[in-house]
Amino acid sequence: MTASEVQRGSSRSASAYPPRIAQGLAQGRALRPNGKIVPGDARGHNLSLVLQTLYRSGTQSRADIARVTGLTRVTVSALVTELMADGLVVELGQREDVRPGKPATLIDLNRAGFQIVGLDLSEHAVFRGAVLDLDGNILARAEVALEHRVGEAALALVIDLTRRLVSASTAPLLGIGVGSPGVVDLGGVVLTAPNLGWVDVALQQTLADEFGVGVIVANDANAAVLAEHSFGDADSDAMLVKVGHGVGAGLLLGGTPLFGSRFAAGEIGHVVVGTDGGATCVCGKVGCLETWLSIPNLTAKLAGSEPADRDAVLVEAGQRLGIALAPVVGALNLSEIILSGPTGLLDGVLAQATVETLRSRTMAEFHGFLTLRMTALGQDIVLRGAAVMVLSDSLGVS
Amino acid sequence: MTASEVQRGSSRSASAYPPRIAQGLAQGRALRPNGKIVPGDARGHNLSLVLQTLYRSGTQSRADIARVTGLTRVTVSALVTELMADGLVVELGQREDVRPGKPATLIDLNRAGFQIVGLDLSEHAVFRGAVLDLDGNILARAEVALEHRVGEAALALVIDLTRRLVSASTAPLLGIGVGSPGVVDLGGVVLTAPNLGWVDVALQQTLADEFGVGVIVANDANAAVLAEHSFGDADSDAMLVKVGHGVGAGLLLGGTPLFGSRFAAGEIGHVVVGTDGGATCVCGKVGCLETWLSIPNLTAKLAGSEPADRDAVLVEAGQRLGIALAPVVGALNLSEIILSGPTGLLDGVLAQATVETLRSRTMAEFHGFLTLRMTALGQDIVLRGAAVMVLSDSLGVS
DNA sequence: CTTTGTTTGTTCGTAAGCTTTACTAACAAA
DNA sequence: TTTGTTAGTAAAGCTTACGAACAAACAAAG
Repeated sequence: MTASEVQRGSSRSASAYPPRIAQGLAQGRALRPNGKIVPGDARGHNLSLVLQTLYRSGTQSRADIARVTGLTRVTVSALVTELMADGLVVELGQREDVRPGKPATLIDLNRAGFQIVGLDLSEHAVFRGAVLDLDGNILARAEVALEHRVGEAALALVIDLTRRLVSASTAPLLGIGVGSPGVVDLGGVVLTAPNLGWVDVALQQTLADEFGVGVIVANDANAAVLAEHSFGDADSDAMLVKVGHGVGAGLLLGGTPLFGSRFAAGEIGHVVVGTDGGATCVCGKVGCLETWLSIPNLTAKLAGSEPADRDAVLVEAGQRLGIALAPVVGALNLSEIILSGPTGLLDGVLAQATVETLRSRTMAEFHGFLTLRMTALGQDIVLRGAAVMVLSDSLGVS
Repeated sequence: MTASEVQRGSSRSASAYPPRIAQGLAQGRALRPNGKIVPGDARGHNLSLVLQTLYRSGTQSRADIARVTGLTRVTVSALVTELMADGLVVELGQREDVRPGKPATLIDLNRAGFQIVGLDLSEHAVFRGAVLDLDGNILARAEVALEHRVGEAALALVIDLTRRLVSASTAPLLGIGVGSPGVVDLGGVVLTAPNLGWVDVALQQTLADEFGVGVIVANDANAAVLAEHSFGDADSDAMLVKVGHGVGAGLLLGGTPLFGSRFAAGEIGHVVVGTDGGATCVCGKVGCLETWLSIPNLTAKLAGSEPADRDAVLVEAGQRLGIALAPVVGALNLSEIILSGPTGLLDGVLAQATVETLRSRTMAEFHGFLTLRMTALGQDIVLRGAAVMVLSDSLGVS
């Protein structure tokens, strides 16, 4: 078990950093239970602010950060000193410009110093995972076939996959992020995931215990919309509709994900669409969105229809999606909807039908602002979203 | 113009307090633009925290507040001293209990020391307003008939009404809150309000200039849902559907109102419902929610039908509301929907039809958690919501 | 009646954080 | 060489919250 030892060692050395950091910085974002603020909270927030500035704008000088953040150069210097001591920030030598004055010392996130493990459990037949750098680039991949395993067996598969990825990492881990199907609470407990046969599985805690690193588990569509926000073009208010074996959505409102009163926000697959019947769904209702739009149902319909009718099937599916989304778009005043799933099916007439339906069923004033497009992140959207969750949690970067 | 002078004097003396306070406390809630936190921000937050504790739990001692907030008695004493110097908190003598130890000195918000002016511009034929105390009790009322005035004339009416209410106040004003129909941005500019013929009316700024007090203007349904949260039983995730001349909604997610990317969140009146046609709406589309549910349309249908068919009309309206809300309930995982409007029409078979439709069109797991009820705040819901906005803005109380 | 213990609220000294002010280093331009 | 600008650091000061200690007030036990 040499691999196991290496991995153990790796995770231990990684855990030397994150606990302290994660604690120190998380305070800046989430208020403590009673809501009071102590000086240390302010410092945590400002540390996170410096990291965010570096993360978003890249290499720059302390003075640059001071100008952007409004903090003084003195304070920024102190914060940077602390972050360098923690290994999160590194100096990169002097700026090359020809300008008057003392040359700036460039600093940046220690982008090579940490890596992230991301997992995507949302696909039907495989668990996929990757090692990513802090910029969300994928450095290594791994996957494991599910072969209809459920419950404990599926959980063991997740742990195995994670172990392989942790071993494959070549720098201390900042954390592990997981996008899981189903309903996931804020503590990373998978409350229900029918396809995996999971009920109340404390996935986050299990992985944290196993690997000794910070772990974040969230719904796959929520992870995806975060990825689209960080790496795609999504602004702070967006809805990502993920079409696959089922249909789910992730909502971003004001830059923060929406979870819902029972952590089931975005579960629109089993909302009945329209008032003219439809097919009977596995859930027992008639005319659920999934009966029109899920990939199995859609491919079945396409297989059973003449090639000439292919477009009609896709248009109908797109219209149904538009009908279901119209009240949501109106109620939330959404301006951006993103589709994730098989491009061959979704992009084109289906998406076109969706946006036309949406525009014909909502208020004229908002049509101009409503955009609908495919994600540009492709298959890796959940993996990269999982990385965003880790970055957000342990660095306060968003 | 003696009344005018009195009102002027009143608003001036009121403005001696709020500016400083509002500034000091608002910082605790809204981050400054660049996002940094300085020690003063933390203090503002903690001052607000003490006020919130007093507001929610009423009269208590400094030591009680220390226990609840987690701050030390020392710190609480300092904060209370500052709040007393500002006139926001008063001592009420010693606690009467028979207990060992030094008797506690009771303190409370200076509930009699400030008043609030609230305005409701959302009714069809009248502008209504009131003077309220800090607990949301209505101390005085005033209203003015609209008589189809629009544009500048309607704005003048608002100013007149406000002037009368300011004169009627018997304590310094904490601020003025306004619930306006239409789309209102975060700066209190009414972007569009068709019924009033308003486009880009800077109502908040206008009133602030006129009366020299803090003013908050927001959409009427947003104000209503805040009232329901503070004075009714609504929890932190709720949707309030306001049925009147039009149909609008206010959304509360995680305790904060949702505004939407173009400040038009909740505008569901002109979302098309169902896939089986319907009446043509004034907006040009066919089957908008308002064609079924707005009070004018509903009463017209009731008048044109046999008394025996009355229930059928109401059931149909309720079902249409349910059809429109189902995707929203699913996407946001809402657990609470509140109806506001004429009880005689909405309560009963209509509401029953809505909730049944909702349950039959969304996922089974969430049925048990979904409640739908009428507001208990009646006609004054917007006025009281306007008061909540002022409290929230100037004291940080929510 | 005295003593003991509890609770409240204040005073004093300390630690932490950010700012202002002042300084040195480094370099361009005149 | 002089002047002016920019970067980064150092020292001092102000604000904020905390812990320790203490006085006041009172109940309950002895």
